[in-house]
Amino acid sequence: MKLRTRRGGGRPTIADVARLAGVGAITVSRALREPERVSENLRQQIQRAVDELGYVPDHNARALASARAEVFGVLVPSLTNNVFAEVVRGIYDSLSDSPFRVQLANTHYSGLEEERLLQLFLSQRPAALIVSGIDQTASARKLLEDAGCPVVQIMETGPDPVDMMVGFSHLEGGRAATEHLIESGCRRIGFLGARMDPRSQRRLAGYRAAMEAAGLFDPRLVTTTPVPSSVTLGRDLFRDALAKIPSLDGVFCNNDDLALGVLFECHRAAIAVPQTISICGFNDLDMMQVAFPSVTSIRTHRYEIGRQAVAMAMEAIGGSWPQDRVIDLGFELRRRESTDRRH
Amino acid sequence: MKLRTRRGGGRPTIADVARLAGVGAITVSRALREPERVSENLRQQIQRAVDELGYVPDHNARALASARAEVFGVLVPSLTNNVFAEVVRGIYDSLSDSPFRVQLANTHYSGLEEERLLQLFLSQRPAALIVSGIDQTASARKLLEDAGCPVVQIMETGPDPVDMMVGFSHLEGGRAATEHLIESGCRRIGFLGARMDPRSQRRLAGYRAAMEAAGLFDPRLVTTTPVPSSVTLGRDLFRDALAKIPSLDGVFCNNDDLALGVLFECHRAAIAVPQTISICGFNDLDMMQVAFPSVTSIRTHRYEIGRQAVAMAMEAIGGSWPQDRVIDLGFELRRRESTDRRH
DNA sequence: GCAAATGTTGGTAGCGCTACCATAAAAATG
DNA sequence: CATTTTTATGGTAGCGCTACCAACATTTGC
Repeated sequence: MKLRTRRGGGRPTIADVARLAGVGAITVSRALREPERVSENLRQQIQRAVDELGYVPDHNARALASARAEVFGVLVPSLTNNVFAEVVRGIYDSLSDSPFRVQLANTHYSGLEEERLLQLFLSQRPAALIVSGIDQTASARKLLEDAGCPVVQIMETGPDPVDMMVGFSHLEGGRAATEHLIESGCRRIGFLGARMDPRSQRRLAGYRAAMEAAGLFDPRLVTTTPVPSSVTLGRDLFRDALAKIPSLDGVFCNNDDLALGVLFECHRAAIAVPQTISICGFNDLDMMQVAFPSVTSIRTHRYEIGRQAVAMAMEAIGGSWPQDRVIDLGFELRRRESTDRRH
Repeated sequence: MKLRTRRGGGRPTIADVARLAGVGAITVSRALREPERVSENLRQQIQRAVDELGYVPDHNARALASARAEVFGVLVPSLTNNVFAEVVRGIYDSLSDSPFRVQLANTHYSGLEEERLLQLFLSQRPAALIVSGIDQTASARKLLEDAGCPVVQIMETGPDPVDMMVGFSHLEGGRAATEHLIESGCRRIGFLGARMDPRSQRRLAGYRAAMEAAGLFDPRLVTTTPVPSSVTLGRDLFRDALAKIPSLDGVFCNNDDLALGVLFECHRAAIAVPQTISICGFNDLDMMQVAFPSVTSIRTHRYEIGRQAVAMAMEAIGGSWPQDRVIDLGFELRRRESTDRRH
């Protein structure tokens, strides 16, 4: 005789629903997962039983039995960086009405940490993986290739996707920003960079390409640090750069936080923007258009990258990989007062 | 005869480890979860087998068998709001070396959404729940009370915790900011508020209390909107407020984004800060101390709230509830140039 | 009208792990 | 030294669900 000592707390199971609806357990399971394979009649009957009992499927049992979890693994290098926060929001929003859950983890910009987390994720057999950047370590890349689920690399584009990619070219972004500064009349344009992760490196490469093409490159114009980005750091880097090169007449900042720090420092030191120093940021946070003077920046589509990554993964889960495995969402230069030197 | 057709992809199981180590499966399970209950001898033998096979326990099977998941459910109203991003980072950092995973979800400031997500979380039998604020709907509160796991309410303190709490008093924060503005010589102090979630409401209540105590309150000084906060919105609210009350000589902003918008608008309109208008923000983001002029704000301990919430939950999971069920981490007024009217 | 094809339902046997109890060995007790 | 207590290990029986196959209807084709 089976006692009713459930180890779990007595939540209704699929068997309870089946009993109430007068059908087999497996039919309930099917009605919930592939409704079109169950007759209209039974489907309604089962739905009534589900509602009456307040049945909720057990994720863990489902994952165990089907050997795959309804989980999207998401790896980002930072949770507080505004840029990734937006991407993550796009991912969550896209997935909120699906049966999929998000498993988010923070690599702290470390390849080794990414590897470790990937291993952890894979032990759950996720439905899809979303990872940041294209510079995975060799073994991380191997893990991704053997993941057995769709993989989307986000934030950047490159020639050799593990599976799928959505992002934009940081190199071209850096180049466009620098070219704009050159066109607007600057000659001694500094590059300020914090953190200097691979994406920052490529923006720097874009800066360098543009400067060299114009015959303006000088390594002393480049000021970088591995320290994480902040507005405070923007001020400090700018002071350093100005001390090195007093004739500076423009700066391209790795990101908008730095640019804001530069702007404030210019106010404090009574340096005219854009007349004496022009400023260009990167990412185009909301505040840039409100700043005084408003700050030119490269608009990137973070939220959209998150949405698109989920959309691509969903297609792949459905079996039909999207025809374009690499989607370049591009960027846009937003010209504002901080680089407008016309009088 | 048992064929070796594993439905799963052939990852080693606890039985494989047991076979290789020459022990029973349950002993392996024990060696991994409660090492002190297994002899030194076998423990090492088992560890060797684990390493050799690269065995990783299956979360889902474990959760199913033990009827509880090693998951912290975390509910926040926003993923992009800097304040919550910091809290979430504190939570992730505290949990990264534990066996616990984080299940994060976004309520979008909706009580109903919170209820729905809570239900979803509870179906996983989480090890602990961390929820934002103290204004759960009645049924959400019921769910939390019956959750059968430690519950920590974060960001605020209040008299009646579901289980545990860590945060600070937004009312006192609002009062302190307002009193500071009054002391520094302002009389016509506006309140600018966006979103106006319960925490914003309490900051407003603190503002009102301080203004009434000084005989300065005037409802026309209050300008709020349900629209989400942004720097742009700060500018717009400030313009509205100034149009209503041209004699305004100070503003207390709901948060730092708004304060920044006000600061920029003052620059643009050539309004002297702090002489004509003093500005006080809330949260003390990094940028406030770099701004020009630097902006007075209420420093809150977001990261620490995340850490402390996890620490409390961990204690409770360990069976010993902390003696203080409500921890007030307080706040600090950071006086800066934007409210310094001395000449 | 009958065979084959199609559609619908259910039973059985796990998925990988742990709770619970049983057992054997070692230590403590008087 | 016999007996109780403690410690260390293992076996069995699920946790709640789904893959796989079997068993029927029900339809279709000729």
